[in-house]
Amino acid sequence: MARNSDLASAKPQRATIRDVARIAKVDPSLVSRIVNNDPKASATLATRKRVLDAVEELGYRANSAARMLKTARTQMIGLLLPDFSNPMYSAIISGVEKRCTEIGYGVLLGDHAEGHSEKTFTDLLESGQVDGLLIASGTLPDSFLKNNILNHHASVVMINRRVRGADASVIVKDELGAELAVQHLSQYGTKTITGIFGHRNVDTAQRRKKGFESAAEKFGLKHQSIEVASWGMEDGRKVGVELLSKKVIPDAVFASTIMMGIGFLRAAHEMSIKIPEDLRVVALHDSPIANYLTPSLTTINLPTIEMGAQAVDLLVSMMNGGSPRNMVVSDLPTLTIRESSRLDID
Amino acid sequence: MARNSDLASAKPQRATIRDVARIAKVDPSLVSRIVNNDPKASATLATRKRVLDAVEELGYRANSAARMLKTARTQMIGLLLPDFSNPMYSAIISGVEKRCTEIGYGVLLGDHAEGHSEKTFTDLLESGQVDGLLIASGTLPDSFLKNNILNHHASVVMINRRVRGADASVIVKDELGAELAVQHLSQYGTKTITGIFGHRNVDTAQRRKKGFESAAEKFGLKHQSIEVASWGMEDGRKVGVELLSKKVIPDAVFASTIMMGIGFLRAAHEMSIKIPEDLRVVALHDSPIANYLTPSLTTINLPTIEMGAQAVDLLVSMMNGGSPRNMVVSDLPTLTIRESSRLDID
DNA sequence: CGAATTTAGTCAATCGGTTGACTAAATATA
DNA sequence: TATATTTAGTCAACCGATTGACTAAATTCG
Repeated sequence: MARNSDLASAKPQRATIRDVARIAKVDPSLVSRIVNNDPKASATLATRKRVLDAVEELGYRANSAARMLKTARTQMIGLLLPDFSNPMYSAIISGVEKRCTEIGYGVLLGDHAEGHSEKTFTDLLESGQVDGLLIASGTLPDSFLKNNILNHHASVVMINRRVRGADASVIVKDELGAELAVQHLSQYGTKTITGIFGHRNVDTAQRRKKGFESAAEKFGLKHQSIEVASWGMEDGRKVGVELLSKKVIPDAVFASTIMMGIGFLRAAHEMSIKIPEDLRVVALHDSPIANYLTPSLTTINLPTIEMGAQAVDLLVSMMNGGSPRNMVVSDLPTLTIRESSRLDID
Repeated sequence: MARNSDLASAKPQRATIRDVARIAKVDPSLVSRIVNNDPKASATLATRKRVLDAVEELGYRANSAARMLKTARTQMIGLLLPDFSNPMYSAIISGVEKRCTEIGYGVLLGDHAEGHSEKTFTDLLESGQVDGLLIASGTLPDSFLKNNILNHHASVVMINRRVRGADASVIVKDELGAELAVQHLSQYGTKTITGIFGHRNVDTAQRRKKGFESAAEKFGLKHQSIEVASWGMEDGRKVGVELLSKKVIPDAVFASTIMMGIGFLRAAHEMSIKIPEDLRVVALHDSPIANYLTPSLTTINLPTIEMGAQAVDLLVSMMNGGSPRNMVVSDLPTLTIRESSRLDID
């Protein structure tokens, strides 16, 4: 018996709660209560079974638009990223998506490349497509974020970034990560060290720089910090070429992102500087690719996935009336030593 | 004048179409028609202005749940990926997201790592959260996809994969890409060539293999094809180590994914094989990182972003009643020559 | 000038669940 | 046994926007 129209183009024609109610011979409201495990639902076992059987038979799934409309919650959160082609955000996406799936939320993707930024920012929230917003951006200026976040008093959490004026964020122990790197690099008689950092008006870069500098002092290293406009591979390469053209080069380099680290390794190769023999390198952020570079790259592993997950938790708690917080993921950075920093002095 | 309740926890309390109608002194239906540019809307310029002014004043944005419910379309599509941490999918996400933004669709993310696969597959569509689904998977077996796609007669498009039984897909000219690679590698007196491919029951791998083999024949190269279970960096490295331990090694290697190419370069380094002097390498798929490897990696650039965009177009056309098609992105693969394949014979 | 048509806008049903208030029957309590 | 309480389930009013059908006024046409 053809349940759907024979027309190929016919809509699937989903079963509604009323269909279920009719089959089970109960009121739609009872169906609603039963499928949602509403404690107010009082039904005999027999009735409950009739309802659940009908649900099964018709393959009933609650229409989410109707539910959203009535409950005024979408069970979705928006995730805004500057650039999907940057693998650094993959771990964040991963952590966010995983946790959302666990707690029954959907993830709506948005990018905020230049241009349609403002529209994207406001649209998702204002049209009620999402209950809250996660923003991960290493590039947007504080002022822009501040205006766009504070404008609407909605639930917004920043990831890996802390902006004065915005009061919900999740970051990791960047400073400690940088210190760990310097501590490791201080071995083997290292005397001078150079750190490469992202733009000074992004707080994440600042924290890394601070950790780098204080650790360098602590270990008695002569240090130098270089700031670049962005934090990509080409930045790392350019800085590297420049640095390595000088008469004297440092004993060690700390790259504050793995992308810059990769670029720096390339620069070293171009300038015929041997790593780790002539100079040792550690980068912040781990990634599988670090194992496959030549030389393989020592990294500091930050709890990025966990950061994504905790951002979701914070956002959800805020959507339920919890107050915003500026959080730091408690997991500690760890060091994975690879060829770029290991001198095997046999 | 406080527009919202003073309670900090109060909901933003969005303006509804009725609020706008009241302010503009018209019927809500007219507001709807005007904001949606309904051709049926007949209104004097003055009325229209009153309405638009009211919209502006109240910051009115149509509630998307209500619209979805009434129109039975969500203006969202689901994008299912196996693994966000794999940078190879970034370009697809990017292309999909960009096109969706252009045409006013949202992108809902789903992953289908093992475990909750089935749930994810069906849930998005069945609960009416999305109007259609894009699936990019280089790993799920045909049978699984077939069952889950064909089960519901909904709009589903496969990306970079063609599955017998499923009739909507977008792929690129993989075969031609492989041929291009072989053609390039056939220079410099190359006599023997080895290709490394993903699992045989994924059609994408098969097409690449076919292109590789036919081109190798065409250029009179002695060739060998190796198949691995997956297509990641470690696969490339393992195959590389094994291959390069042999007494005789090929003059050239074609890696059918850039990840395998990166892994292979690493293997060559570990085995002290000089690239490009001893052996030349080309990988399929371009990525910025290819420039920064040591040696930099020659790649075939496939129109991945365009593939994502065209998948969206196909899906949308299907949702509007168009028929499913198996498409091939017409853009041709291009070759970017880098150090791994260039012998400068000065 | 009167009839026909167009213009400007309104009415009301509807999409599919949810939820507070309510009723009737069954059970417990005094 | 009469009353209070619990159990089982129903009723109906929403949530906010869309859209076909309709009306009244204004304009065009013969």
